[in-house]
Amino acid sequence: MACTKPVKVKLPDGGEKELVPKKVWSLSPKGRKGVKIGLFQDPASGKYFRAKVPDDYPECS
DNA sequence: CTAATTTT
DNA sequence: AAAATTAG
Repeated sequence: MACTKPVKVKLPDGGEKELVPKKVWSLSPKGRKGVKIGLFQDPASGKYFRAKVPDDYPECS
């Protein structure tokens, strides 16, 4: 499923913006809860970066 | 250190 | 191949 809702993320340049992740997946060690990680693209630089997304955010590609 | 993922 | 991501 495609990622739709924007997430408030800290940009690499320090700014804050609502971006739609390129991909979201769960990053969880065995036995621990872990976190959801989103892959985003910085609108300024075009560079990709990762950031935590809310635990209830659906996995998507 | 562990977890998955993908850009760099 | 390494970096980065979060938090227990």
